[in-house]
Amino acid sequence: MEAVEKLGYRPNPNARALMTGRSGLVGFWMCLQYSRYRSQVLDRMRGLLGQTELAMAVTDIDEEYHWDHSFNRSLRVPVEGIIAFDASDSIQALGQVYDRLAPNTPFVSMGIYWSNAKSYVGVDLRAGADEAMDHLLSTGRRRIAYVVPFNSSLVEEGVRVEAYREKMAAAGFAIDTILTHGVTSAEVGVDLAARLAESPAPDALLCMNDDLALASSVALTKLGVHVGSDIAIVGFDGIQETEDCPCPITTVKQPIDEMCALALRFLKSQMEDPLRPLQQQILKPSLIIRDSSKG
Amino acid sequence: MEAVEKLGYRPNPNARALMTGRSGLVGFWMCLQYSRYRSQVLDRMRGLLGQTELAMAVTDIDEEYHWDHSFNRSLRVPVEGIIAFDASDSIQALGQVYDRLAPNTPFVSMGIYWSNAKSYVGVDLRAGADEAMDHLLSTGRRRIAYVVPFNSSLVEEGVRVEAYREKMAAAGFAIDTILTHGVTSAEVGVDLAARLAESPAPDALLCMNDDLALASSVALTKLGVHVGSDIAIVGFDGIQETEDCPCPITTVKQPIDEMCALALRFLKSQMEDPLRPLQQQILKPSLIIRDSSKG
DNA sequence: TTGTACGCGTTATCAG
DNA sequence: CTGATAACGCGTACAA
Repeated sequence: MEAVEKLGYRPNPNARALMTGRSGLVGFWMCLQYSRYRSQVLDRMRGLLGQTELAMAVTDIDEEYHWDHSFNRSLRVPVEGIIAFDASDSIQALGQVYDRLAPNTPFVSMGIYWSNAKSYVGVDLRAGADEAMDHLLSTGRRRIAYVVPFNSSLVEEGVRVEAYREKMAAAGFAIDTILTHGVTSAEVGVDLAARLAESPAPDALLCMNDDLALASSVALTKLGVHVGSDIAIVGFDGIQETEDCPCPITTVKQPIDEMCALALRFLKSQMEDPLRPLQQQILKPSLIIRDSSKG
Repeated sequence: MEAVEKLGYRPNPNARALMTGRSGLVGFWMCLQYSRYRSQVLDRMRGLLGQTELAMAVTDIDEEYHWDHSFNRSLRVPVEGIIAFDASDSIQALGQVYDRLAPNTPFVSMGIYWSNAKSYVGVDLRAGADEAMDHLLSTGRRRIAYVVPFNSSLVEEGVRVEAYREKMAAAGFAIDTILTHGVTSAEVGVDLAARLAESPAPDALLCMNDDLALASSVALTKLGVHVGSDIAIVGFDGIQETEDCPCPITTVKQPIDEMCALALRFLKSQMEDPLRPLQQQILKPSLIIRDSSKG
């Protein structure tokens, strides 16, 4: 111990990890595509892991690159367990690919995609989307438009557009999709202004996420349209900013804290007991009704 | 290779790391305290590393826990290099502690704190704070208040309050600090309303960061105070949201992209050549003047 | 081209 | 309880 102190000796983490099989690392897989929601989830998980002895290794799993590349890089980092967050195609490919690649590494997926072959903490965003549509329809909105960036996969796929189309069809109203060429209020403003110039103008916007809802709200206000009375806005995800803005925005709030805490709990229990059976739970998002859709 | 395919063999990352000395991991040290700026920096670094073969291991270095605990946990993860972001006390302690603990691990600090004993990409926020104060004073503001959460270390320390006090003293105006009990617009609103009830009311707010500036802007608007004409607001950090909001906010913008890219470049070059001499560079923030302080 | 032995630095085990 | 030694799994160098 004197020698340790005198020579400034430090254990080699790699050798220790090789011997013990424990690296102290949890892999966090997410896609590179930025959104404030994803950023908040990342930060939340960072906070939770900050209270433990574990550290977080963040890697991205993106379809942009080849699967092999993404997976290989992700699997090259010595993790004791993996949490995959909103890994869309990842999850689909996972059943086929993952078991070959890291069959013994504890794995939990988290978010709106899941596979029954794996442990997960799912969020039933479809239920939330249905609720949001019911809310808009029951408060008298008829010309509801779905707002989404033109290059998003959510234009045609996903629970949001599915709920939108089915609810509109059931109510007998026409579909109206507004494609934006960006998510800033300036960009969204251009597209909304163009759409509002046509008639009939929409009386409600179902925005693909809160970033877009916030941008739309700011853009509409600048266009002289009164959010909440002239037009309703609903977003998805429930980020803090929707509450803390001039006109609080109705949103389908994902249970960030509970989702993260539960996913980490599942993962830790699997890390302690690798033979533990799958743990699967679905959480419900909650529709938070605020001024943007009350009027 | 057939056997590899057939048996689903995967190299053991720990053994590989032990042998090669390379884990493919870059340690990212930051404090747990959340701000949107920190979150955006984290996300930016995630994006940069996502384009490389490296992954990011995020650990927090916080004073809340004992130094030993934080350092030990951080150093237990097998990283090839370390980027320390806005590590305040860390940096000060680093000169004394770090060399004992990980003398051979490439290290670059990034942000508004640095130590001449290490490589760094610094941001001269004092210059930005001075510029912000000059801007407010030169546009006729005299009753400038400094807004900061009551429990922040920035109440008394740091370049913001230093610039504020010196510039106010030089101009012959009185100091006025508004302590908030939170950073949401609701919380900030209570404290601002209380202060505005007293006279003389401030004609400008120098907010400790953009989160607070945004919250103040929303809160003041709700109080019926017209931001930009009745009162000016200036924030720090330059997060995207300051531009994309009803009344765009003047801010001291930190060069996030350049800072992250440069820090990573420094680190990679040190990882390739451990004998490389220290690399040190100071970046200047830029004052972005917007509507919140024009009127 | 194919195979074998050694070393990386630690932890764990077993004999003294 | 202390001290020597095996083993973790991969990369590499050297021999066949």
